[in-house]
Amino acid sequence: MKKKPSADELTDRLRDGERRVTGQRRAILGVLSRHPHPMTNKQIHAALTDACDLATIYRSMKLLEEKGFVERFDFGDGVARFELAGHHSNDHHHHLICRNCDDVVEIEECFIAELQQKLAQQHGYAEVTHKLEFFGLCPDCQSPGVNRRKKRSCGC
Amino acid sequence: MKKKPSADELTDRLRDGERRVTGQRRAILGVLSRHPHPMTNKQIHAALTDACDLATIYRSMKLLEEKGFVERFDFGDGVARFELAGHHSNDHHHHLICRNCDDVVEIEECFIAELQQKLAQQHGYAEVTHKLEFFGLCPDCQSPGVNRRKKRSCGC
DNA sequence: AATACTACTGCAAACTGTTTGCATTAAAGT
DNA sequence: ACTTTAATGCAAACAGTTTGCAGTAGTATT
Repeated sequence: MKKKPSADELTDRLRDGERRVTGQRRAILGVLSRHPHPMTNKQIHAALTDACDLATIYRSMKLLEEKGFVERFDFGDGVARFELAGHHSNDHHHHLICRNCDDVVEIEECFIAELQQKLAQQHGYAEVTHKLEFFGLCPDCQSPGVNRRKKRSCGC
Repeated sequence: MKKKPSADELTDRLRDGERRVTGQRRAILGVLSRHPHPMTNKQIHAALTDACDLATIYRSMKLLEEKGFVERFDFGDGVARFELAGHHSNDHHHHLICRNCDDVVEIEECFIAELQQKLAQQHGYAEVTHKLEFFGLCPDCQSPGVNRRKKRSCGC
């Protein structure tokens, strides 16, 4: 019943609620910490050095999201993406995504907090959040002849 | 090669480009015109009186979106939703969705046009658009004891 | 250090929304 | 009425995600 002084925050937060600190979970967080942009589960899977089942990654991301270690983003292509929480001044933030090469610009600030509150009040809604992402053509993809290509080999 | 005076806009816009006005497409638009909120393909399928294959609906929605007859929305649950264009003062608009009962409030105005332009300029992006949806608890779902339920039988 | 408990993992199978190949049907122009 | 070919229905394929289950490995206890 006694609780050891915990090694780190991961241990702390997971052990509350009888969850365990596993090698796979550490590895996933490690991968995310080395990538500046949201990654899909498949990308995380590919980036892991010691193999880890995709199903385990799906299950872990759900847990890590619940516990606040990662943020989930939706780029509108039907694939979930995750970013390590704490990378930015604000965990809640947005992206500007090139619809040709998938380049990602992190938009640190969220400008619509007041607006959101106004809407919530107007319609009697509570606990209101929002999802907002921008899509366009990055500088390199605006020339007529450019083909589709990925800028980062990791594709994150 | 001669072109008859066309019966309606549907005919006009589809025939340009050698597309056809079919019973199925008329029926789909008919269903959408009777629903105030975005519908999934499955909901459209269920609402159609004369059966129409789901694959046909998927193919039609793609065409109708390209031709500007419908707007596609993404509520973040991995299911595409469509609304008839012209229902609102502005085809581009947003929603406030109850995360418990799926109630939908149409948000007519889009407030972030200027912001979007600023971002585009800042990062050198062109042809920038955005997706924005709000999620919360509607008035009826804020009481602690409320169970999950749908408000509209059609679920649109 | 050994033991017991049970959350977690890997694997395969299931599931959902969506897309596609192909033979048949039906719009549209003649 | 006849021809052309886009559109349909059906089934199969597909991608992302979830789930059941037997074996594995964290964690607390002895």
